[in-house]
Amino acid sequence: MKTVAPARRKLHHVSAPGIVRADEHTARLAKALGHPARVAIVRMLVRRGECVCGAIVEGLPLSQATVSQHLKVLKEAGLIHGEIDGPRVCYCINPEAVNRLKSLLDQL
Amino acid sequence: MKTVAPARRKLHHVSAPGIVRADEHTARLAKALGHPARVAIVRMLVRRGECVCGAIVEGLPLSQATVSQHLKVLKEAGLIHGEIDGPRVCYCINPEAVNRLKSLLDQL
DNA sequence: AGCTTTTATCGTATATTGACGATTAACGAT
DNA sequence: ATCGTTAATCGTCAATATACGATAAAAGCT
Repeated sequence: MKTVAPARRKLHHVSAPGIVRADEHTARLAKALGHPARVAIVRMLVRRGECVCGAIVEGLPLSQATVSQHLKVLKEAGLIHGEIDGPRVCYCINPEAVNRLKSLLDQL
Repeated sequence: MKTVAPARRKLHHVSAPGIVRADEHTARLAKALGHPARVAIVRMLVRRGECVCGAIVEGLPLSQATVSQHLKVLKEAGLIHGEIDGPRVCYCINPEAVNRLKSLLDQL
């Protein structure tokens, strides 16, 4: 007669957490900041509070298309968000995401 | 008679700092953490203080070659360093680099 | 010297990123 | 309705990143 296997629980003992959810989260945010242009954009938004896309393009030695791509990356990572304002788009920081990254790094 | 042009100084007025050195530094560190496996490695090293390469490989669902590459990336970014210990290599965190990233993010 | 263990590197294949010009889409103004 | 402005997207190219098996390199052991 086989012993009844206990319901599978959390396996606390198997030591190897390997790559956990938080790691992926941290990596996603870090990766978004993994390009100088994107760091510069974030810095600009922190300094000026908010910023129209065109102003960001002017501040960088990159084409409008390239800057737009970088903005998309930052937006998809949740680090910034932009809202349409007439014919232009106004971007600003998402402070929660920035703080989340900071606290993830603190726990590390 | 032409006026003598003043020696070219720092051009403080041209507003556009664009991408500065610190941005590149921040990006380099952030990029190194821009992969879940590398975050997991860093976390492991922080928790256990130091770690032989083989133990890191065991803890991750990746081949030895791949892990070795990730270690190289972290090493080149200065986030970790490894010293040879007999036939194996012992890795540990470089706390200065981690703190540098944290403070760069704080200034942002 | 030969063998084992451990880690780095090579070679390679695929995927993603970064950059740009050109085009499209959205909106205000004329 | 057309025009000009602003920003996103498309298409494309070169470069980098990711992953792996295979091989090399280094060190200890017999």
